[in-house]
Amino acid sequence: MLKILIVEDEKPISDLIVMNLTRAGYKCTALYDGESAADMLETNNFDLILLDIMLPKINGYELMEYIRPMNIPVIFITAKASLDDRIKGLTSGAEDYLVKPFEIVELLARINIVLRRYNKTESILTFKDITVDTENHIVKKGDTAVSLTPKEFELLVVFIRNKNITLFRDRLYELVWPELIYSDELSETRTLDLHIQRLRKKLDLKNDLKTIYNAGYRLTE
Amino acid sequence: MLKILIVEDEKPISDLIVMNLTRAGYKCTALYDGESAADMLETNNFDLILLDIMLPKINGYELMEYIRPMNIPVIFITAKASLDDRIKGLTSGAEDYLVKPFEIVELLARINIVLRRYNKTESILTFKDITVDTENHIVKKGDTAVSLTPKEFELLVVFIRNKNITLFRDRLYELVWPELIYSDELSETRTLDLHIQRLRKKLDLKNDLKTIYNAGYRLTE
DNA sequence: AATTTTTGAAACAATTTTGATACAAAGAGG
DNA sequence: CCTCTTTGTATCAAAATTGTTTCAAAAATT
Repeated sequence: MLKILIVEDEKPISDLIVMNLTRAGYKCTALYDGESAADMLETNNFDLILLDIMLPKINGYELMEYIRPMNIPVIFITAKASLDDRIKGLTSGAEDYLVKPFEIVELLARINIVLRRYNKTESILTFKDITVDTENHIVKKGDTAVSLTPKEFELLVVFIRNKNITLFRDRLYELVWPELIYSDELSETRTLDLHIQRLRKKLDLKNDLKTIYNAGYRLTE
Repeated sequence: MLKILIVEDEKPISDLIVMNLTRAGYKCTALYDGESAADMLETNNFDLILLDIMLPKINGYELMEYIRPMNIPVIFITAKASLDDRIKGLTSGAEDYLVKPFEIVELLARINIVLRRYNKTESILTFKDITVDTENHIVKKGDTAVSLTPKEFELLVVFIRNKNITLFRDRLYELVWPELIYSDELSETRTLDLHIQRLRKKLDLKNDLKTIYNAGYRLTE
């Protein structure tokens, strides 16, 4: 399980992030000032750090100096959208940059991208009794292997990486059928439904992979 | 009003885009080279950027590096349909990709999709023990999920966003049934009442969602 | 080249949502 | 109490959306 350190002094925001990241399957540690973050980093390893700029005691930039030699990717979080901040944020070695208020989906997407860039994406995903080995393309339900076709596999990975998130139809087409985005009709066909059907059947997901009428689907834990 | 920056050096194409996007209700700024685009971005905020690849002075890819940390979605426009371009366009952080010549409808559709993905509205609403996650289309009463239909959902969101405010019948029709505004009679039917009834029943809002006789309804805290 | 697997289009079925109609109930005003 | 207006409810058919089956084309494998 990938570990993420959240350094953010506004508790409501921090709580919101922790709640969502935990639900998304990350192990979260929340701290509220730069000093305790620095302490924490001396003894613990993290795969990614979400770092607020404005912090008590040691601010985000200063802490960044401390983090840089550790080679841990950092995503800055800030309320300020000023150019100064942007430049400083990037030159100080941050991987990415988010301006408050942001959407949770957005945050999750960024985290995904950054972790992938650092090759820290977990190769084994799980959902309930389902295990997905993304490196070897092996899917297991309990102890028995289930054979999925490439598209089915991709779709499943998308759902597990985004569990508890409603994935809209067009988003799913974007993610799994990027080649179709460029066709005129964003598929008036039943392709997506068909693959959903196959996943449900093969993995017995009737109750977990829910239809959100007029929206899309959600894998609910 | 959403602001879109168009960076495209072929003036006829740029004009065509500007004309259509303006008509569609966007505020457009057109620039014809990468350098002035970079300047513009230093001092102005945009909700979306349409970016040509082949540009004088600074090309699209270079400009992209500059834009990426700003958290502004970009749709690439290009004459080249080569696979190389496509890969480069997407990995450089663009949200989408259009090949010239393209249909305006197509462009508008893409813009819609991308903007919705970047939507920055408050995503979690609450009223008493009711929680509405607008991003994930999840409604909870206490800890139990309540399933609402799309119209019911929309109506609820309107009420919560306007709690303690009396919403007149015609205003509600405007907000939730915009497609009916242009019908002759502003609904002599019981459509609104029916949905109110359903909301009250599903969420136990008898005492909170009050009827204001001869006016409309109010969600009272 | 032959065979198997995967994919998705088309047609059709099932389900869910929707709102129109008809009528009952409630409120306002005399 | 009576009348008129407005709102609440039940019923049901149309519309919209999703699920399923079938099958041929495309892709992968032998």
